[in-house]
Amino acid sequence: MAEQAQYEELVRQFSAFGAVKREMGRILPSDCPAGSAAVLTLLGRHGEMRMSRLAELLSVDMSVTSRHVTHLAERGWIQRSPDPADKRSRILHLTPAGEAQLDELSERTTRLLAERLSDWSDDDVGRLIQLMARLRASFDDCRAAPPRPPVRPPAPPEAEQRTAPTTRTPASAT
Amino acid sequence: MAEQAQYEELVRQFSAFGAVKREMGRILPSDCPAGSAAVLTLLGRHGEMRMSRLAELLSVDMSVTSRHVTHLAERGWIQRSPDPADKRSRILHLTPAGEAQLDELSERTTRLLAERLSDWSDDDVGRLIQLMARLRASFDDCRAAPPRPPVRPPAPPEAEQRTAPTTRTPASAT
DNA sequence: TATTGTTATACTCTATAACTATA
DNA sequence: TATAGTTATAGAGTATAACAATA
Repeated sequence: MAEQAQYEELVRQFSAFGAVKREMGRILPSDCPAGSAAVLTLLGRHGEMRMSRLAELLSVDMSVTSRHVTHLAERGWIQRSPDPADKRSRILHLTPAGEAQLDELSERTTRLLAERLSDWSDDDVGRLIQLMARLRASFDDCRAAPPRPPVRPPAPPEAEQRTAPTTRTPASAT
Repeated sequence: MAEQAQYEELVRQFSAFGAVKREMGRILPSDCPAGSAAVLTLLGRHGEMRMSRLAELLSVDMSVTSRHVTHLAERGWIQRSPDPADKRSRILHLTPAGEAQLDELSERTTRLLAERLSDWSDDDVGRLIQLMARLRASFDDCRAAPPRPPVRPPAPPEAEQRTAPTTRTPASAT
């Protein structure tokens, strides 16, 4: 449990992180912006999947995911095959061109990071990865769980998917 | 010096961090979005300053800064006084209402973080702050310094101001 | 009736460029 | 001619809502 001043400093770092994000964005190919790159990365890492799963991994609304996916499909980097098990769904997977694009992205970002973080030790990079992963987990958990009042275990990990404020726009049944 | 796989994982964490950022953004008052909040925070922390200095602290172009500042000034949270030393400039400073707003922001973000990070130790929060600060410094340094080529020069490092790609739009003398 | 995905619309943040008023 | 700041415009990312097709 940290103090207020520490939290304020953390918020400041969050805000300042935008500069890093933008710098990374600048090296991307003009027809493959950050959102598209994230989709390619996830498909490369997790293999084929459906829209809904992708939206969840991206932590954005499915409508957003849909736009990114359309962008990629138009460029031939991914393909949307019909899902035999559910005709409403489509299975997304990388094409060979998409894998090539992914390689290109990986090379560019790796080169940039190798340059910028040239004086970082392996361990320090690892620590940053771990802390950022934990940070996200701390926020994700609370997204599924109700904001339990302070004092005790934040979330019984049994709930399968309570709410998920993103990933799905409520259909507003008329 | 880390390996490629580690860099790729880091990039993934950068991308995923957006979800945290958006979650933080959701608790802000509707008339004080993240950009405005960042300005208030910096003015609170560093005291009065000029536009150009603020833009540098924000790491964004001055045109962007100008819009945020206008937004805040319209709400009476900051004031733009003429700079006696340079009539082109204006000195920005928080008003009492601005300080109140800043307190409100601070309380909201602190509350959210205290909830989400309830199981983080003080030290872990401190480590994350430190690593993120260092990350930004690593990117900032390279913005001012010529990108030391690992093998071959991607760009001639003699240019006089490859520095500060943001903070200033070149005036394009006509 | 509920779910999967798409599209239309709106808002925030950002950068580039052009413009002003000083220096 | 160069600098401080403003404004107009455009692009990326996101969310909400409404809709179509299928469960």
